[in-house]
Parts: sequence; structure tokens; C-alpha cells
Amino acid sequence: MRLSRKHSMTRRDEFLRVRRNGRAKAGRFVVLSTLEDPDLDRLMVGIITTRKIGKAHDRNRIRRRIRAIISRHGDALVDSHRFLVTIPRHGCAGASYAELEKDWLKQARRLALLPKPGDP
RNA sequence: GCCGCUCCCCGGGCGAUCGCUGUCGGGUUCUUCGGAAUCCGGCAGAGGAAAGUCCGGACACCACAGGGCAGCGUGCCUCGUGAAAACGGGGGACGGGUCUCCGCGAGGAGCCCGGACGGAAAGUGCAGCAGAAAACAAACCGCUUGCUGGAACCAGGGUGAAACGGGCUUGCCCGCCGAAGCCUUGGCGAAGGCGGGUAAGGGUGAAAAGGUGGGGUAAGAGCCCACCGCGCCGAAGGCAACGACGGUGGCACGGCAAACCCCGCGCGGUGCAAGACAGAACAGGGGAAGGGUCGCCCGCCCGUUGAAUCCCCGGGUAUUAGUCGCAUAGAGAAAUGAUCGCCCACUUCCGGCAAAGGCUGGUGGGGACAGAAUCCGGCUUACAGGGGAGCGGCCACC
Repeated sequence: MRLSRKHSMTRRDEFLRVRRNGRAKAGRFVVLSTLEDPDLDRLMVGIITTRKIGKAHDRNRIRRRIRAIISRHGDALVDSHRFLVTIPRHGCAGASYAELEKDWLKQARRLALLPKPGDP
């Protein structure tokens, strides 16, 4: 899917709603949380990169990789009327794109956002 | 050719597919005609440090940006570049050097290297540990000397056993020799004790009241002398910092100002979240006069000076990805990414060639530090690898 600026979560209260009412799963590299909202007309995406992850250069690269993952797999999501927040964890700076993608997909399946590999 | 130092430059390249931000052009749908949603195409899209936010500006506001104090910055001289900070060239003084030359030596001269390099003869302060003693310094060892002390030794005298000789009363007397020990006189006087001299030597230290050589002395000492070094005074010369050279003093009330401080010079404060404009609900605001009260000028004081009160008049703020500030990247918590192929550095291992630097085949690894947030100019810090120039050293060949 195309992931333009209109899909970005920017407001603090949106992040707070997801944190309070949504569901979350933590993996090796990322924490993925989500909240369904039928009022939304599109998928809303948020990525939280804190100073703990690394310096500005590393945080930028991780954010871009996660956006690349979401743009590649976003069309396969079960229901696109939802918030989707990804929080990179501590060891992210050393991880490759493939490792990040594998971990992100695993958490997405645990949240039942994607169909099981065997299902059609 | 290799190695080292200094300075400068680059800091991966090309292509394909799918995306992102801005902008320009075009299409479709919806529309309250302001626009909104969506699609296609063109163009542009991180750095030498974008970093730290340490300096200097531009720009903006604080009423004016004026004086003083405080505070901050800066600091040899000269020339150049620059708006300023700052940077560069040359020179000087100081410090260092495994270098070269001169000298017996202390040292001197040259060459090379270094950088916050005004003032310690205004005041205050600081100096751990070690060491006997460390700032108007000090006697631990050692050396030396006076007094005391008397070991050991030597000499004289006295006493004096045995042996020997003689006498006889046969176990006593006399004589001779005169040992050791003891007593005594004298000599030489060790250790120890008390006191004085001494900074040459040892030891401690970053540093111990200048150094080398000689005289001198009880031993020593700038105590004296020569030379070296140093301080002070004068001074040829030089734009200047400085100072050739001369005189003089037996020689330091030394070090630290990147401790406070003093002196010269510079600096008003806050920073694009500066600030300007547009504009519904809600309620407040602006202008003029006056100089008692309060306050602003973002450390304090002073000076010029403003506002509430009173009179008159009609307009101001939250918020909105608003517009401008604002850029041939960009103003929204902020876009330059993902995947793949080929190549280029660099590199692991296994071979081949070559006298050697090296050349070459295969194979695997593999791209440092790091992401613009108003914009420039500096400084500092981080950084794989590569290239160039200059200088120095070594090796080979001609």
C-alpha cells in the first residue's frame, strides 16, 4: 500500500487511546499495538522512536525501515479501520531489515491482524 | 620503492523495480464554489562534520540602547584577508630536542619542534607525598673542632711465685733473674656524652640559596680568583615585540595569574517556540492628557521614560498542519527509504608468475563517523578507506 502523510498519527490523545484501550504484543525487536475504530476511513500508523534506541541517524533509519515493512504488508491487514502503533525496542539499531520484518510479521499474526501462513 | 610528519581534497559509483517530501503541469470524482479526495507525468531532495551549541554576525522583538557597577570574552609584535569573530604569513622572547659544530668543562652557537605568550617590583592565597629542612628556608647521615670521657696499647717505678745459685738450724734465710697479675706515674688516646663550625659529599624531591676549575681552610663555603650563567643600569640598531654591545652586583623577598586579582581592549538583553499578519465563539482592548503610586527596559543602580485611575474612541486573544518570516532540501514531530544486479576501494583463505617492490586466477567478507529545522562565517569534537602536494629518513639502480 502507499503510505503517505495522511496515514500518520500525530496527536497525543490518539497514542493515549491506543495505549489504554488497544491490544499489544512484544517481540524481540518491536512492540506492536493496535486499536480498531470503525469511524476511521483509513489505516492510521504511528512509530515511536525514543532516545533509548540510538542517535538521530539510527532512529531515522529504523523508522524508515518500519514504514517500508508496513507499506509492503499493509494491504494484507484483516481490517484497515484501525490505529497501528509500532515501538522499536532496544536492540533495533543492530538488526537488519529482514530481522525486523520477520519479527514485525510475527507480532502482527499474534494480534490476528494477518491471516495464518497456511490459510488461503 | 618503502616508512614517517605536515597541509589540502574525496569520503563509494552505475542501473532496475516499488515507495516518501516539496514544487510545477495535467486528468477524474465530489462540492456549501473557498476547496477536498484521488491518479499520472516533469523537476528538486542531507554533511564535512548536518554534531557539540563554544564564539562572531545577519534578522527580529524588548519604549530609547545612554552612563556606572557586576558579569562574560579576549591578551607578545607586525603585515595581510574579513562585517566581526577568527584565520594565515613573517618576526621576537620563552621552553624542549635522541641532531650538528665550538669549548678540558660549566656552557655557547646553529638547526628542528611547541603554544591562551599582558602583569608575580599592588594586595590576598596555594604548594600533596617524600625529606632533617620548602619561601625574610634546613644540620638526618657525613666532615671537622672544643670540653668531657677514659677502652686498648707502650714506657718507667714498686710488689713479686716457680726455677737457679749460696748458706745452714733441712725448711727456712739470702742472692740472682725478674714472668703473669696487681698497684702507681707518664705517654698515646678508641667508643660514648655535651657543645660549636660546615651546605663540598650521601639521601628525598618537580624544585635544596647558581655551575666548572683553582686557591683557601680544622673541615668547608662567592670566603677569594678566572671563566660560564643570572639579575640590575645604560644602549648601537629595529615600525615594534625586542635588543648587538658596554658597565655593574658575588648572586636574588623564587614558582603558580588555565588561583582570586590588577591592567588594556570589546560586549545592553532575549532568541525564528524571535516576531508580523488574517480570524468564529467568548468577553475585553486602544488613543490622548497628567507625573503622587506601581511598573517596564529579562543581573543591579541611575538617567530619559510607560501604564492602571480620569476623558474619548471603536477594536483585541485561544485555536487553525493558516499566511509570512522561509531559502534552486525544508517548516507537519519533521520527507531522501526497501529490495535486487553489476562495478570500485579495502580485505580473508588457496594457487601461479617474479630477484624484489609487485602482477595475476579463484573464493568468501565488506563501506567510517553520522541526519538539515531561520540563515551565514569560525572553533571544537567523531571518522573505515582512498588520492594529491611539500619536507625528512632508509633501500635499490644509473
